[in-house]
Amino acid sequence: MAHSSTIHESLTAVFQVRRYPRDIAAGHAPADRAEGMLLRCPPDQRTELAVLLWERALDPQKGTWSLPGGRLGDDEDLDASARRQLAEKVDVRELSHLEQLSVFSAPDRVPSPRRIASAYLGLVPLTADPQLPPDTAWHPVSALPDMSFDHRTVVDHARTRLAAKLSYTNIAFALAPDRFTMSTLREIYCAALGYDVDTTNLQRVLSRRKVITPTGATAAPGRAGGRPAAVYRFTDSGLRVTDEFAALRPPGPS
Amino acid sequence: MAHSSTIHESLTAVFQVRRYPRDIAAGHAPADRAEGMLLRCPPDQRTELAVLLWERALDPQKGTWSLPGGRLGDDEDLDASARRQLAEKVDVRELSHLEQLSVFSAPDRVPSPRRIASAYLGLVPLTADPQLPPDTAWHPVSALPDMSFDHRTVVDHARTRLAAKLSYTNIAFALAPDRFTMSTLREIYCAALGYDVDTTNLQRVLSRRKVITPTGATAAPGRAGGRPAAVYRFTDSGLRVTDEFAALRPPGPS
DNA sequence: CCAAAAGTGTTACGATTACACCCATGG
DNA sequence: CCATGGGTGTAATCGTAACACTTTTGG
Repeated sequence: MAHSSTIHESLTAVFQVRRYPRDIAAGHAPADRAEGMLLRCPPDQRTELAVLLWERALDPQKGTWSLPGGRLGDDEDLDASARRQLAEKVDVRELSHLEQLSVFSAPDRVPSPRRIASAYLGLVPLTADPQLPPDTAWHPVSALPDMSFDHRTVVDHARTRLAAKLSYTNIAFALAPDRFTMSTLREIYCAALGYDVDTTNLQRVLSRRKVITPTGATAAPGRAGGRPAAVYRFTDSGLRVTDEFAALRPPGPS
Repeated sequence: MAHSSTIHESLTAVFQVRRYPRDIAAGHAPADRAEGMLLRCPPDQRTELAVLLWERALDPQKGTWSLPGGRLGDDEDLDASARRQLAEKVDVRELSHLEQLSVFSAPDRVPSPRRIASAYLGLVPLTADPQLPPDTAWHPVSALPDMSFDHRTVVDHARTRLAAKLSYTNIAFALAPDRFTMSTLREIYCAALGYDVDTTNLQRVLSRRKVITPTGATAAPGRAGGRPAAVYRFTDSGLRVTDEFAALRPPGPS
């Protein structure tokens, strides 16, 4: 079998939870339904999950939006390559999590020469506000632009993976600031999951699993008043599985 | 940056649950502890998860055992390639499930030229008994031989993934025969998970989730007597997620 | 003193485990 | 008629969702 030259590239869906001003006086009505799901967070802003994209200035597919990524170098592995490519778009220090998703290898996924893409999920904390190159921007996942090649599929995979891991790991540490109140954490979960979660129960679940730890400090209330909120932090700074078994647990210590 | 030639290969850990005769009269005592976990299935055989390996006849690493796999062709994607490579070892029709795990891309994972490996998990049902080439054999995961390069890591990943998916998907369909009794299914789960599961509860969990369906038929009891067992089948023949959320479920229909 | 935000307590429910008990068959 | 495997019933447990209620603050 003949083998022509093949390029290997990384392709990363970088997510951040971002607060957008609610466009009250905009042209369209306050139609904020977006699939009937609305987050009742602060009244004048909505919090949404966003992806980092750059716009192609040249053909092929000029004008469509692409995920950051690029060609694998000779003396790096894919993780390092993804980090290196990302450094051109966001400060690498801001990247709090990076994990492999899957490989896209259809021979005709892009015009030749053939490119095999390893897809990644990357996360950036709420508080980070990296400088972006002029061709690059955050796009809310609820309103994605025309995307290049199979990049839309990568984003969908990444969202699914993130939502799943929010449920059984401490992965939210990579989306949250160092210190936070439960309301902030709730906003993050709502945005990343795409549905409402109850603050009370969130606190209880994460506390019992020792995913979060109270710092003892409290945050001053906003100008509307209200009781000061307790400040928490994530117990671990690395990914940890917290609820391994959905069912069929190993037998107890009988 | 210069780019020298890089090969892309697939690498598949194919698992099958297999029954081994219990070596009573063997040289060593009936020491069947294997980490304290023993399956109390049929008294004269033990049921174990096994991987398909072939022995390298040439250097590098002559004599070590490798996972089946090989170089990606120009006009196939990785899934097709893995299937094609496997056809040399087992009949492809026997392969009931194939899924991507992750990519191994360390520049020095094998001697040059560089090879990037996409790891796969493959499954073969209990009943299949494929003809194997002379250099190829099933190895119980509890007693793996010296393995080539990073192939041991692939096997470990694959086992972990399999165990996790047994808990929240219907993936056992790929390990079980078309029709089976609950005892057989229990054997399969025990072997694949590495710990005991209760037949009663297994039946209930899988029934409520509609993973298995009773066929109405019953199986004749063995020579020791006993009540005839009901025969079941898997409801779906493709992979299906049956218990998506470990916690943080979406709000109910309130 | 009232509204707003945060935290606590309580109940209900669903899923799962563990285990005792009843059924059918071969010797 | 009894040992052996198979199936059913049930109580105890655990984790979570839902929601009402109390606490603390600013205006």
